[in-house]
Amino acid sequence: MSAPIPRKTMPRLDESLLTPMPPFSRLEKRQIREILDLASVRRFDEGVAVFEEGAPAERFYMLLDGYIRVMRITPTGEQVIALHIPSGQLFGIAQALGRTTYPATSVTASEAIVLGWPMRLWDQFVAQYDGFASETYKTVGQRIGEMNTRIVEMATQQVEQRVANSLLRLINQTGRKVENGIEIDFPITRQDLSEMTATTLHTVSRLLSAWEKQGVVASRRKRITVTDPHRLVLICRGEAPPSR
Amino acid sequence: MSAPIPRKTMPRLDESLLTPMPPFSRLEKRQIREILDLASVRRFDEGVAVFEEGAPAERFYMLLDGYIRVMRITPTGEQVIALHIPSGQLFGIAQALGRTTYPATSVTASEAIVLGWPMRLWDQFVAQYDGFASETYKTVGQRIGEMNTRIVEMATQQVEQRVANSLLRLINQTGRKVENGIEIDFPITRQDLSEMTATTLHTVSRLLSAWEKQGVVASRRKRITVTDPHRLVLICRGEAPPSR
DNA sequence: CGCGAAGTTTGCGCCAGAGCAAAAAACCAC
DNA sequence: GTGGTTTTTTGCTCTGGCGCAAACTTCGCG
Repeated sequence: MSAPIPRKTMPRLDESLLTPMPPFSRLEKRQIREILDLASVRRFDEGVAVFEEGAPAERFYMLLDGYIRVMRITPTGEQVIALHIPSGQLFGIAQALGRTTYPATSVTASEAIVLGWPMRLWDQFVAQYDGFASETYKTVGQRIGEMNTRIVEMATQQVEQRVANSLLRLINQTGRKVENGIEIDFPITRQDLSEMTATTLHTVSRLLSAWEKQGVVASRRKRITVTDPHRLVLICRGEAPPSR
Repeated sequence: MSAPIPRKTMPRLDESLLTPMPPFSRLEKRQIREILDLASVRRFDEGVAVFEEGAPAERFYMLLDGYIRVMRITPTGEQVIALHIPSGQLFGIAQALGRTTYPATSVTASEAIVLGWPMRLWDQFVAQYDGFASETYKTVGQRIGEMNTRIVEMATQQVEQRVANSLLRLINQTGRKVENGIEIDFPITRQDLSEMTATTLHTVSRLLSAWEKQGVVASRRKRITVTDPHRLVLICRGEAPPSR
């Protein structure tokens, strides 16, 4: 049986919270305490929207613990997952890119602890704290790179390669070492994976089954462990024979 | 017969060049002259790379005239067009996002006139010229939005809708009013369009033929004119019967 | 422990659109 | 004009993976 996942506890707001986070890492303790004094902290259950696409961008956030899923919903109700945000990153920073509304919906992919500040403090932080802006834009640059890669993948790769790619990205960003391999550190369904790779939950299920037979992954309900990452790399390069 | 397209002439470097361009629009003439003094200007033929993916990001650019196509090339040699940049925008601004190499290749989609500065001036411009940074990041924000939309489209729409969408985007961004409709303002092949929509030139050709029969578009070699934009909107919403 | 809900697996038929091939048309340089 | 190259069109075949349906498994909860 799986060990029950302990409920995330509300952290005390002290400066050790933010010190490891890149946008704040160069600051003095005193400055971090100032920033914390202005923040609100909240715990979210899994699957809850922190903010929704189109809503006025009134706050920006930092993810202290857990995972955030950035998604868009089409007029016909289909969901597309754009990316996952690991803890330690800012999100909802629409303001920094000159937007007045959020361009996508942010949903917790696991339980999560989130700090939030009113958007009007953004310019203040940028002006006041050295490196804050540049570190943030570095993150933005990374996300652009990821999106670009996504586009190229979707344009040129087969479903099997796309799913393999997504799995690898997930274990790189959010992988946790476990007994028999590396497990994705938050609950994820076949449906989720299909929304990340532009396919259907049926096809994802078939692929995972096939891979499981080959010993590449092990999975249970809402959990996926990659047991043979190297093999998965071959698959996503198209260097392994198709698994169906 | 098509009127021969006049060769773009090398502009004189005076401040009227940059005044209409957003990142510089709030500056005084004196400041703009400073900026121009530091720039090099070059004319590119159609289909020439301004910089290539992976190369060290040594310069950043502004497109004065013409169109730039941002693309990536996969290990297997397939090309994917990420977006088109219209004149008046900065590009190759990897530095601003904390990157030391260019994340994609920029190729001229038409003849083009391009200003370039050494990257070390970037921080100087940001520090020295008010609004320069924020206007730039606004552009970045727009491009992120576009990429996001692209991802959603590719994930949820049929080929016909994607191509229709791309055409609409092109005539919005780069359309030129002509006698019988709106023409895309630079030479574009079926192949190009297929690389923008993750399909094949064959499928694009079939679609354009069908649309031409219905009076939605008119096309000749490397030129596409949309004669019935409203109809095209219906098609990309999936509200018109499939054209095949 | 038993029930219902949520998530997963699997089978089967079908079709959008890719892949291949070949011809036609448009354009260019000389 | 002529010859050669690039781009476009069109026909045909074949298949990856979607859509639908139904059974099965796992989990949470009273």
